[in-house]
Amino acid sequence: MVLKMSTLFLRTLREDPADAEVTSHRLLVRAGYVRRVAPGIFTFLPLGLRVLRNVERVIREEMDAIGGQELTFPALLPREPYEATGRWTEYGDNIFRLKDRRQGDYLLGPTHEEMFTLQVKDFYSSYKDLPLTLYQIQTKYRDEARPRAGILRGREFVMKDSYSFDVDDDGLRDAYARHRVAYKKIFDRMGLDYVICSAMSGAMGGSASEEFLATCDIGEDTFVRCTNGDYAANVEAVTTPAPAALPIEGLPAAKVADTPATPTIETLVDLFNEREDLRRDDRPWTAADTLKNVLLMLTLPDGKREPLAVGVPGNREVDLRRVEAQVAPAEVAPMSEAEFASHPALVKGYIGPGVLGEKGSSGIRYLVDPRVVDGTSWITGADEPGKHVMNLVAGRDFTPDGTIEAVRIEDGDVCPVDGGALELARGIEIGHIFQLGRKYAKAFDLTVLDRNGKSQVVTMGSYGVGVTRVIAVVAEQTADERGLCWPRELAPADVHVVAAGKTDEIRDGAEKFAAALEAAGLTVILDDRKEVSPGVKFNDSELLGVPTIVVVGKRLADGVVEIRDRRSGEKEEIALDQAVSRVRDAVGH
RNA sequence: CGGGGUGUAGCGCAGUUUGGUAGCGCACUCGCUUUGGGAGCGAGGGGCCGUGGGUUCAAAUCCCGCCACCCCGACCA
Repeated sequence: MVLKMSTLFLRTLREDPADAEVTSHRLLVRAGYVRRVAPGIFTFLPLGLRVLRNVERVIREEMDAIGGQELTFPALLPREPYEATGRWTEYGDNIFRLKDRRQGDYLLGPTHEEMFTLQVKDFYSSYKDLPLTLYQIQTKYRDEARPRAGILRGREFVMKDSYSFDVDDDGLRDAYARHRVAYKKIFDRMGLDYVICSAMSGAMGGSASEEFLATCDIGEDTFVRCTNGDYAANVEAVTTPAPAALPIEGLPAAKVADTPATPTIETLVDLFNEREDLRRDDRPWTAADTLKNVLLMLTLPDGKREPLAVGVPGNREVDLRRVEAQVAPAEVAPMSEAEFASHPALVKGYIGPGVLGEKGSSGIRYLVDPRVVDGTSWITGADEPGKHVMNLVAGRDFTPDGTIEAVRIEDGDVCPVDGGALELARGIEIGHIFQLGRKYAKAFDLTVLDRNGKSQVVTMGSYGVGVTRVIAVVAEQTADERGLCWPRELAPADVHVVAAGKTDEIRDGAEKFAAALEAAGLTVILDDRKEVSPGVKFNDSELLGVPTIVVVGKRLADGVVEIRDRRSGEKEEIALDQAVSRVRDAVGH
């Protein structure tokens, strides 16, 4: 196939569009791959569509390779299935809802667990039918509060979603493992730089869950990785290794001290270091020696509210999103003034473990950071105005109701796998694999008879790849100052032939050469524009980002063309009669 | 939802302070010249100045309201 630039529906922009901030968005618009229609809604122009089809092709090949069967559900869906799982309301404003002429409720599908589950239920009722993996590559709709960065986060976007169906947990684990391998192949073929992160399954109610995060500074997700190992995890999912418990015998007794005018941890620590009766001989007190107790309010799905106290070392912040991930599906907010006032045992600024815990006078559930093990001593509130207590020992003077991962993760935190240092990094979620379990199967009563004739609820996995998002991420990771720079698997063409010069000889030569490449099975963009100077064509070829560029120009008279590698910029002059096979080698076909 | 910003030709922008016939660059059309890194000259076409109201002899410009969009944050199975 030869795409002639003289007639191709394309217009490149010399200047950056004003509304595009990030590289991929800027370049995809400038190079004429996409155009914005409404916030988070984009048109894919001919070149953009070719890239989109290539992404889909790679995904299809790898999904088919693990036995996935493709189908397509409508995007326009009735309300009822989503009512059955509670997501009609749960999704809130993020769902596009509409009414038909008879006032019936419909929605534009944000995801399709319900539909897949119902379809399988329609056909299958025996264990002999399983395992099964179905997938679709389809347009999804989510009314995001804030679409961002062009096609990176749209309200209409293309997603590959697949679902596995098994009778038992072993089957699910197997389907999950096969998807994991397929996803690695998909992203490797696209040349993406990514990490696989442990993730929280959260409100979805499943068990194992991993995210494929493309590493990228403009990423919206924060994750941690170990500086000397393979460990990577979403911040919500990081686990803190608990130190071993310390012996309690011989530790000094708890002692209450007057600590006026200590509104912050810092002033408290300073006071303890200044006062002779509180000072520690071997080394000064630090914020890490204090135990900060933060009061939160949980809202359960049924609307009930429940207080929760979280104890963390005073040098650490509480990360509400991490807390929320662990108390899911409850929602978390700081305790309000009014709620505070309704618990007389709580003395603001001086809350200590003394009143906390289900057996404490407040009755509030008390969970502590894993670092607060038995035998550790703390400076903390004495539950009286103006007083703190020191040498308060966990396991002797107080016993929390359990532990919770609540602190904000920081650079240098300890890796739970090999004890190395963790570092924070930014990423973009391009894939997610997830052992869903039986939530949806239960909601729709999707059961099969096992070999004993007994009814079993099917267990499911759910696996997604953000197809249009991947395009943005690849563009982002591969672009340079001159423009886009596609990997071969995704490029809109195999070769970009530039006719550099307007003589008939050069244009005819370029056209013949393009035809020869086409005959060799390659897709060619041919810049045959007449009134356009060579400089413009060179710049456009670099902006469009096809990996191999061939210049047919003034050296054609000597039977020579120039082959350029878009990424490295290397140029090579080569005899015309060898050029086709040389290009085929470069392209790898 | 909170904070900041912007709406003027297909794109990028000036003009708004101080009201007086709507401009520049790119792109587009025609002609001549030019042709290996975003060519030159000449002649053209294209605008409800986001929108509604107000002030005024006169509004892109001043006043009041609304809308849209962009960026940051909150949110994001």
